[in-house]
Amino acid sequence: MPYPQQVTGKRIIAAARQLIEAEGADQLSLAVLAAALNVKAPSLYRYFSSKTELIRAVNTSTLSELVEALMQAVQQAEAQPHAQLIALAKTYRAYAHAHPATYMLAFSSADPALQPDASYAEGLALPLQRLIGQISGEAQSLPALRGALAIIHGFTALEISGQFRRGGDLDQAFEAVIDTYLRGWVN
Amino acid sequence: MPYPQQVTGKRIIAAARQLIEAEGADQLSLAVLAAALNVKAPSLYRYFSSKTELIRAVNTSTLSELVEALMQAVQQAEAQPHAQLIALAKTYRAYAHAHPATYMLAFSSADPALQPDASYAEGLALPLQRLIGQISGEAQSLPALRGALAIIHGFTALEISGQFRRGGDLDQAFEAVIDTYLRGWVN
DNA sequence: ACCTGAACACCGTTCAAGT
DNA sequence: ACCTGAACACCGTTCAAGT
Repeated sequence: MPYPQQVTGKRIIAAARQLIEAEGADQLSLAVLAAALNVKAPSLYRYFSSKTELIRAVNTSTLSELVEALMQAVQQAEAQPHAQLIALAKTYRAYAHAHPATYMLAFSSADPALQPDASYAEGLALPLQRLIGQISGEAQSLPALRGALAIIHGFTALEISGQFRRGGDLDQAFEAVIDTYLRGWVN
Repeated sequence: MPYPQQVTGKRIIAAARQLIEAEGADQLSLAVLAAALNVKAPSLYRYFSSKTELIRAVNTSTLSELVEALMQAVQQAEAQPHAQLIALAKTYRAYAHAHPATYMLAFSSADPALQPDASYAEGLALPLQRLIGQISGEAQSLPALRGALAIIHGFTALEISGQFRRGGDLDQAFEAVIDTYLRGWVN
């Protein structure tokens, strides 16, 4: 009797993400991951050509989940661009806090081989640029978008890696900082 | 004849930083590092109790070098807080671009065991908070400082990890974004 | 078709032994 | 005092063999 298929690419990625959040990215070994799927390490090579490829797929999955959450936030929010962008920033930060280890893994690596497939973000980039262009003016919409991403990612990344240890209300600080940045463009 | 001492903690850290910049942080093995110092891997344990400790020391060295550069930038810059902060932001970004791999390693890890010794930054935090307080008002100086760090770190980190691939002048965008953020506090 | 056992080179780490 | 050789458990990866 032949072996029934026990795993799929999706199940591997899901198990990997869970282990990474639970134990940290460095703790993830193929042997442990395979064991979590009731299989042996070499079986994973049927679905991913290397551990690097697997991590890259994990990161792509993280990116697409984040983009998904942001899409919903933009649609549900109010009509004012300013309020819409604040809602989006909060959703972004909430996602990062809910999945800190996979978030940092996906967006804080210098290694190009681990970079998520950026095509999953394409659907969001242009609408977002148009939205922020309503505040900054169209001519400045790309730098304005980059600054917004910088401040949102920077704040959450510094928080997650424990750089904001001097107390204070970080929820409030985050909103104040985003609000301040956006108001800076209104001139 | 006894062995003369061939390595020191400082030399190990310097060699490690060089190898990390040249080959990437994941490529650094103790065997390769030891070979670069004409020594064998077990010798390194006389100076660091584990690879994790060694990386942490590398990160602390990165932090203190960055703080050093920023200290000089603040002193040399003009007297206006706004101009002083722009000069500091540019120095920060320049340092990160000159040492991308060690910069990301030091400031983009979720693992507390790798975090640099924060005491090296203490001399900078309060003067910097006072400086930005001159723009935001004292009551908001901590969130204003955090936002500034977020936008500076976020912009450089996203650049380094290749997230700004749609062209445009990034030097100019960086300055515009910092300037805009600071102007946002003037109200 | 799908999975495993066995093997490989490499890794961090320990420690008794060398000089 | 300082370094090394040898050994350990573990890791990613390959591939012939199993069902």
